[in-house]
Amino acid sequence: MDLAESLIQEKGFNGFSYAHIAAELGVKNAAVHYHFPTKEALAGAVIQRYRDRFQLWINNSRIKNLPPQEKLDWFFSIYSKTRADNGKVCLAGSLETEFNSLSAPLREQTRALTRELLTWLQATLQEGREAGVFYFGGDPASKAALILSSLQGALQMARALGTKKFQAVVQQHKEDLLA
Amino acid sequence: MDLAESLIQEKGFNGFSYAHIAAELGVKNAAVHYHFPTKEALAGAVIQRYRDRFQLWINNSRIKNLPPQEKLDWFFSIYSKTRADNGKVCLAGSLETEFNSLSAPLREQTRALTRELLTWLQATLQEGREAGVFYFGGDPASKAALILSSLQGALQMARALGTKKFQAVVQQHKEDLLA
DNA sequence: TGACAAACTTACTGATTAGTAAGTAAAATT
DNA sequence: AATTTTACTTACTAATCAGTAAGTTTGTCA
Repeated sequence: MDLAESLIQEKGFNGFSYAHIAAELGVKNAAVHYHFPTKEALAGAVIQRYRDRFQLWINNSRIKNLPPQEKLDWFFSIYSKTRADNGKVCLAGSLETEFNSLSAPLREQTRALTRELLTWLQATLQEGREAGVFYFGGDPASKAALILSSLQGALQMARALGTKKFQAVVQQHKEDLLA
Repeated sequence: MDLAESLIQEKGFNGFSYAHIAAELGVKNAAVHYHFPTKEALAGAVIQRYRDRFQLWINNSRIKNLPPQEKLDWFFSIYSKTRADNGKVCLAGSLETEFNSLSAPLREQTRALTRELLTWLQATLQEGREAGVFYFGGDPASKAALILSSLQGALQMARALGTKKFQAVVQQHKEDLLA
């Protein structure tokens, strides 16, 4: 599952095969099919684990009790680490790009993951604005969608233009929110 | 080339085959290979045409002489139309997601396209700020990267969450820039 | 020690992939 | 009228894909 998650983030759902995973693990194709009968089952398990992990993080008191700015910094740091790790992109972003070739259950999983990310970000932005540390007009839901879409896009853009471009985008978000 | 461009935007470079194109045109696979010997040549021609088209647009006096707000509206409208057209994503965004499985020449083409989009957007933002119609802090290059990455990401996100989410992001960008 | 199940391997299948070689029909050129 | 070029088709190839069926090894537990 670690390998599958990495491969989806590096090459996309259509960009890896059972053979890639089997070779890396030193086993045969059929051994992977034993644990995950179909590619859909494998991807489904990966997304579910990712969702569970995110819920665990945001419900952990170490994150929950952080002030809004530091919550946002923590969120940005997830994407920075993703970028640093072999130029990966966001799992949700990768799956959305290939959304049209995904089965219905995988689409639903992707939708749920994206909604969960947005929901947390929206609440954090609203909390920060009410506390007087974030400044932005309009709906927190829209601002959350703007920031998340930008982070997803920036990870992809960084593949073509380098990590500096990604960092510049993160800095600009802070500039926009704090000034 | 029209079909190939659509297919890249709908299913990605790895998500379509010569067979898809041949079937749609009512010819055989080999007929496509006659015009574009390799898939790389086909994609290269598509990107080049897209780049040429964008340069033609921005050098057209009808766009060139527009005030900054309307230039930006025109730019946003490109992405709105892309979204409306079968839920396509940005060509640059699609290619960046599959960047790791692209050949060196295609990577260079993708890089060039992204840089050209960024360059124009940056100049437009700077022009608007100097004219006192756009308000934002920081480097125009960073703000341009933020907006472009967000548009690319929002087209992908809209596949999972619908066109309304995309429109909300566009509205939020206007809110951020004009308020 | 024997039974059983978990975790594989071997050996496939049928579909799809990009790409090629050789031949053909029609249109344009000389 | 003869030649050449353009735009194909037919018929492949070798690789890769997800997935399956049947057999084998390994560890656990009664």
